[in-house]
Amino acid sequence: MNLSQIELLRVLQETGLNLSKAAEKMHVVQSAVSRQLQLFEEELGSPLFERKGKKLVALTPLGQRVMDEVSAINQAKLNIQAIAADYLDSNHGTIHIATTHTQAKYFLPAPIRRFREKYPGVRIYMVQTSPEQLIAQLHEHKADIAICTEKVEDDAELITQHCYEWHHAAVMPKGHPLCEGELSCERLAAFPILTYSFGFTGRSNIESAFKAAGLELDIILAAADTDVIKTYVRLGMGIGLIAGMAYDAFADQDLVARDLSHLIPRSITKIAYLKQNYLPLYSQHFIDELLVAAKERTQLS
Amino acid sequence: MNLSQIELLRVLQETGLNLSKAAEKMHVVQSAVSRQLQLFEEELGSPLFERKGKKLVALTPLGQRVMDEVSAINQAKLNIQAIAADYLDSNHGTIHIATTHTQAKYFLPAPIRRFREKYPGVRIYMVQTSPEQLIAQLHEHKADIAICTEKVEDDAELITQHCYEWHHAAVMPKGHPLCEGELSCERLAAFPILTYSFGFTGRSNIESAFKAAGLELDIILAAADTDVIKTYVRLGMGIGLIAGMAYDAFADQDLVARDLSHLIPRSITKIAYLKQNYLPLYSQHFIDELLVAAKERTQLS
DNA sequence: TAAGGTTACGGCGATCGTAACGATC
DNA sequence: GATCGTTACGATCGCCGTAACCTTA
Repeated sequence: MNLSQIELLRVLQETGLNLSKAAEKMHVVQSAVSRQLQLFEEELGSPLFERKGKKLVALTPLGQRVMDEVSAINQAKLNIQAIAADYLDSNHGTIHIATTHTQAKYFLPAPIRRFREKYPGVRIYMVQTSPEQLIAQLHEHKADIAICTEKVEDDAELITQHCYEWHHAAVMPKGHPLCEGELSCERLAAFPILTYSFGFTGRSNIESAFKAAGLELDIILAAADTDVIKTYVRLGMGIGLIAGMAYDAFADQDLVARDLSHLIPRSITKIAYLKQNYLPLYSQHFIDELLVAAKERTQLS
Repeated sequence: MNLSQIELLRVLQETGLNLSKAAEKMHVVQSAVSRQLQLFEEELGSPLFERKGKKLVALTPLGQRVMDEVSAINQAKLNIQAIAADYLDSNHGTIHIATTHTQAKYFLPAPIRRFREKYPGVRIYMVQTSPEQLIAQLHEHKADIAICTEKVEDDAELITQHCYEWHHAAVMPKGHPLCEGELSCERLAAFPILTYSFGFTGRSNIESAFKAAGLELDIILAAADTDVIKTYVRLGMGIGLIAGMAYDAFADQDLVARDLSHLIPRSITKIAYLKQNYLPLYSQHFIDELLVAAKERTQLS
C-alpha cells in the first residue's frame, strides 16, 4: 500500500470509476494506474470494484468500506500540507468559499474587502451554487467554507457556526396598494408573488408562514437570486418576497421594502466547514471577519 | 510524501525520537530513515523536530500538529488492512484485550470460553495492566478492546459501552466478629482493611463511601489484585474489601463474604474501544459475548 | 569510545512509458 | 471504430545498503 494507490482510489471516485480519466488526472499513463489498482487489490486479497467485462462499474462492499478510510487518509494528507504551508507563511494561500447568490452579493462584500486589506496575499475563490450543493462542495474538497441559510445541521462531519439572523421583506413598486397600512399574510397572498426557488434563501420559512396561516401563495416567479426577482417586480408582475438585506436603499429607490419580521420566521445564516479539515490561520481570521460583519449587521437593524 | 515516511514518524514517536531504533523497527538501515526524514522535512519546508546537535529531542509545534494527522493516516491504513482481512475471512484473526486482574480472573473466563468455541481461529491476546494504562493501550494500538471499571469517560475518541454493575463485598476469616450482625461503615472501619490500590477496581467508590461517613480507613494493604488481598485476609491481617464477584463460594469456603451494596456505591464495568478503529466482525461478536455474560451475571445476583 | 546522526556512492528494484492487444458499445 | 482496460517489456529513477565520517555524552 502506498499513497499514490490511495490517491488513485480517490481520483477513481471523482472520475466515475474511469481508469483512463484517472490516469490523465494523475499525469501518468493509463497502463500504470491499471497495474497499480491490480497490485492494490491483490495486496488486499479481494477486488475493490465490481467489473463488467473489464470496465469498473461499482464498488464492492469491501471497496465501499475502504473508500471511507481512503477519504480519511486523503484528508489527513491535505491537512499535513496545509499545516506546513500555513506554518511557513500564514499570509499566503487560498480560500475556497461556497455560497449562494444572496450571501455573495449582499453579505460577503464587506467582510471580504476588509479581509483582503489584511491578507492581500490570500487568493479568494468563490463558488456560487444552490444551497443543497453547498455541503457537497465541502465534502468534495471543492470548498473550505460554506456560507448558507438552509439545509445544514445533522452532519456529524461538519462544524457549523451561527453567523447572523435576518428577516424577509416584501418589495413592490412605489404606489402599490401594499405600501400603505398594516401588512398581513392575507393581504400579501392576494397578490402574485415573486420569490426564491425551493431550497433557496429561506424559502422554506416563507412556505411555513403561509401554510400556518392556511393560505396558498400564487408564486409566479421562483428565482435563485434576488436581482431577477427585483427586475420583475419593477415590471409590475407582483410582490417580491426577498431577504431583507437584499434591499438596497440607494439602488432600489424606485422600490418600497416593507419588513416582514412579524409574519415570516427569522432565517439563520451559518458558516460551515468540515471538522476534519485543517483551516489555515488566515481562514480562521476570515471567519472572524464574517462574524464581525454579522455583528455589525445585527446592530444596524 | 509517502506512507513509509508517515510510518517513520509514527515509529519515531514510539522509540522516543531515536532514529537508530526506528530504523531497526522498520527493518532498514539507519541512514535510510535519516534521509527519508530529511526529505520529508524538506518537502514540508520546515523541520518537524527540534534538534540538539544532531539528536532529535522534541517535536516542533509544526511537528506536533503533523503527528495528529500521521496518527489518523496510520489508523486508516490499519483499518483498510483489517477490513480487507475481515472480508477475506471473518473467522480468523486476533483480538487484543486490555484489562485488569479482577476482570481477567473473575469476569472474562466465561465469555472467552464461549467465544473460543465459536471462533477457534481467533487468537486472543490479553494485556493485563493498571486501569489508568488501559486507555493508553488503546491509543497506542496495543489493544483493541479495554474492559475496565475506573477512569474512562470524557474521551471523544473512545466509544464506551456499559457492561455490568457490581458491588463490593467484605471478606474475613470464619469466626470473625464481623460475620455476625448488621454491617456498617463504622464497624468496618474499626478493623484494619485490605483492599485495592488507588485507581483499581472501584477503590475510589470505597474511598467516597467512607469519606462520606466521616471515617478514616486503616488500610494496611493496597494490592492490585484480589488474590493477594485474600491471602493476607487468611493470615488474619484484617478485613478484605473486594469486588463481590471475586469471592468464589467454592474455593473461598474458608472465608466469609458479606455484601456491601448498602454501604458502598455500585461500580460500573465498561467496554471501551477507539471510535476510529475498525473492529472485525468477530470482535463485535466478542463484545456481544461480553454483554451476554454481563446479563447472566446481573440476573444471578 | 560508544551511541546517535549525516553524507557519499553504487546497485537494485519498483514503477513508469511505449506499444501491441482484447473487449465492449 | 472509438472507448476502455490489460499485458509485455525495456528504461529510469527512487530508495536502499555499505561505508566512511561527524558529534556529543
